[in-house]
This record gives sequence, structure tokens and C-alpha cells, in this order.
Amino acid sequence: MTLHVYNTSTRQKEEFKPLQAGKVKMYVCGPTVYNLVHIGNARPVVVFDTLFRLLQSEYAEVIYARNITDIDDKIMKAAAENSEPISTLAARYAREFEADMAQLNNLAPTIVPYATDHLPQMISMVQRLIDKGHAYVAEGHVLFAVQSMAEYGQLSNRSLEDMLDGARVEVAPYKQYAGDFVLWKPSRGDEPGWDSPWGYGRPGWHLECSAMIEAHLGETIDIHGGGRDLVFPHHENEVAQSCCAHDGKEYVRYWMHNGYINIGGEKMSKSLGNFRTVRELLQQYKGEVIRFALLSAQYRSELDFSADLLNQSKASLDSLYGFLRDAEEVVADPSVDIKTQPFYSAMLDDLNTPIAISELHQMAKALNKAEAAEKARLKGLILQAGALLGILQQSPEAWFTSTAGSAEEGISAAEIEALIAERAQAKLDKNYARADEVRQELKALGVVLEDSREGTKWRRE
RNA sequence: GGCGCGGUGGCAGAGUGGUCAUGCAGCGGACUGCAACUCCGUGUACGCCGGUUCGAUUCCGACCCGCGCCUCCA
Repeated sequence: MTLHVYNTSTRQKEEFKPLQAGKVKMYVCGPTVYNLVHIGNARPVVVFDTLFRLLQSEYAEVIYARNITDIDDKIMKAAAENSEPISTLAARYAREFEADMAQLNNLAPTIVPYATDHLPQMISMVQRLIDKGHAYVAEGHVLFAVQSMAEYGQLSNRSLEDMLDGARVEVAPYKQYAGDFVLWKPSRGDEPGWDSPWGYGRPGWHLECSAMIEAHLGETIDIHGGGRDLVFPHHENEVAQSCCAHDGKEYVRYWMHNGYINIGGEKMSKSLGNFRTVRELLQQYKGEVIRFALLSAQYRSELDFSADLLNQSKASLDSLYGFLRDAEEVVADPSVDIKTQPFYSAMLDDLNTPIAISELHQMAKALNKAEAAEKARLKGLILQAGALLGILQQSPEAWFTSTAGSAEEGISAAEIEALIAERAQAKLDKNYARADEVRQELKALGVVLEDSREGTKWRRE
């Protein structure tokens, strides 16, 4: 079994083969940093982080770049409202983004390029596009002439005529053709900008990714990922810029796009205002629960985000950690290889995480029933599987005794232990009324007691 | 108008031309001082109508419904 991924460009599942054997280059579109990110922004991060983990287990070298867009009109608007420089605002929200993503157990990418660090590269690309006849200057703008590229529209599978039929924006008068898009636009003196051969201005949205990929990963990369909504226009335009700047050389070999997060059956988006920020969810749920919820559906399908989904995710993790807790003294066998298991086949099949999770549950159940030697093997496999998904990496003890968010923990661990000790004595005294009372008291505080031969364990709900 | 997704049991969510997804929840039982955990058992699920087939949730066609994209968006 080898890795197969669904390629948006060819609209089918294909066997993945990196351009250079043993080396993979992946780029994923990161956030525009002008506010806290919502759960929809987190999905591609978790999905491609999971792919990053899988790729690292398959290939010797994986270069994963995830950008930060820190120049954009929305950032300018937010900064103006706060009367602060865009760099301050962008840096702040970039930090918040990284903090949220770390909470969801996302690994740091290999490279995190910032748009504003790549103005020379962007300007260079625009100049080349003009020189090659794919772009033109008009009223301080530089526009990409989509008609100069025969294959324009291939990625998103649409023709120029079809696109313009449904156009819902008025066409700027300086455009030679309605479908042309901006590479460079002029800034007023009080707006952020950079000097360029076409005057003081700033880059168009799509330019940065093309320029940063060229700068850090080269002309052709293996995987480019992002949300479905980026297929058009963002990625279509990236293809146009990069292919034309590189004389038609292939830009991306496998395009991967994740489905939307819905709320009540409707796409969640910043513009609709029906979004939940990751920060807000983290107050109520552990990052690992949120990550599990995001992986509970295959990445290309839509996923309705609800309290039910999160509660079920927590219950599933409780169950998995419960088995691990019961096997706490078992030393995981380091010689086992998850690659031999159905779990891994599911991951290789276009990241079929629901099947993978199902296999994880099966392994955990088997662990619970297995003989000693088998337990060591299964625990090793489960931990490797968890590492690929970015879950089950903390101690069961920590999992069960911690709470979500920065909210008050309520009763402290020491107080809980004291009550448990009191209850143990009450039980010895056959004072079951008091014992049950303690159980009830703690239950009311969200602490559940579990008696066993070895003593009493507790967990926070 | 163009392009494209999807409708699976209470919920989430895979998958397949012919016994079982899986998880969560529920129910019955075992275990437990009580409980939780765990274990055992437990569900006439595949939008509608036709067609192909020995057999269709799965293939084909029509229909209904929901959703998305067509230059803000992950």
C-alpha cells in the first residue's frame, strides 16, 4: 500500500509520488492575521498537520511551509480601527494563531514565511510576468491578463465565459478583460506600501504564495493544500502566476483541498458571521478534543460543528485514554511498526481518518483483553497510531485530571485527594452513607470517582 | 446560467453488488456496598421512483431535497 491522495486538479485519487525520491515539498495556505481564527481556519491546519506526520513516516525529508498573510486590506481596516500599525496588529494575531494551533497539537511547520518579508520576490515575479507578456500596467495597478494563459481555469474546472456569466462584482474600468486579477495595487500615502517599478503600492492577494513558494520550495512543489474555497480564485490565480513566470513549468503536482466546516448545515465563514473561534472553543473543550472532532470526518467532506460532535469526541477520547490508563504499567514494545496495520492503510488512503480511528478503537479494545506480551505490542501500536493522528500523547493521568481552557479548576487535586482519603476511611468504617455523600459532593464539582482493587481513581468530567 | 458536492440507524461517520463498519448515546445482563470503568448481549440504516441483475444501500436513468463555488473567505 502506498499513499494515495485525491488531486483536485485531476479530480481523482492518485498514487502519490514525490518529484524527488525521498523528499516531499508541501505548502499550505495559512491565515490572514487580522483577528482570532475560527474553527474553519483550524481544519486545514489539523488536516495537513496530520498529512505532515504521515509524510514524515514515509519519506526521509519533508519540507512543510505554512504562510502567514500579514498584508491585506482587512488587516489594514482592522489596524486603522485600532489606530495601530498593521505590523503590530498582524504580529499579535499571528502569535495568537500559533498559540491556538499549538493547543490543537499541531506541529510547527518547517518554514513559516511571512508575506511582508518577501516584497522583493513578489516584485520580481510581477516584473517577469510583465516582461513575458502575461501582465500589464494600468492606472498604477499591475494586472494579470488571464487570456494570455490558455489553461486558465483548469484547476477549478471552469471556462472564462462561465466565470463571467455568474460574476457578481463590477468590473474595474482599468481592466482589459473582466477576469483579469490584480498583482499589484497602488497605496495612498497613508496606507501601507512598498516602492516598486509601478509606484508605491502593495501586492495582490494571490501573489505572496507564488513568490514564497518560489523562494523557499522552488518552481515545482509536490503538495499544495488549503480549504475548498481557495480553489477559485486564489489557487487558480497562483497557478497562472507561477506557471507563466516559469514558462509553463508545472507548479503543483497534487492539489489537496479540505471541505468546509458548517454550523447548522451552513458554511461557516467570517463574512456570514456564524463562526466560532478556536479560542472560544478552547475555553470549553481541550484542544485534543477539538482536534479529534476535526479528524472524525474524512477531510474532503463537510463537517457540521456542534456541541454534540465535541461531546462525542470527548467521550471517544475518554474511552481510549481509559484503556491506556488501565495499561499504564505495560511497557510499550518499541519494536512494533504501525505500518503493518490496517490503521496505517486507512491513513494512506487519502487520509481516511474515520477508518483509522475505528481501527484505533479496535486496537484499544484488544489491548484491554490481551495477555501480557500482547499488551506490550498493542500499546506500542496504539501510541504510534496516536502520534500519527496527533492524539493520545499525554499521560492518561494528565488527561483525566486536567480541565479545558483557562477556566477555574474549581476544587484542587489536593482537596480531591483529601476527600478520597476521608471516603476510604468511611468505607473501612462501613459508613457508606458518608462515602456516598463524598461521591455526590465531588460529582457536583465535576469529579467522578472510580473504585477499584488498587484504590480510588478520579477524573474531571 | 455554468461548474461541483452530498442525502446511511437517535447522533457522528466509513464502506460495499450477496454474513459484521466503527464510535457516542440507548436498552438488557455480569461485575460493584453504591457508582463509574470494563465485559457480554442488543437495532427491519442506506432520500424517492424506475432499470440492469439470481440479488442494489452499492451500477444506470429520472426525480425530490440540501449545500458550495463562479474574484472577501480555510
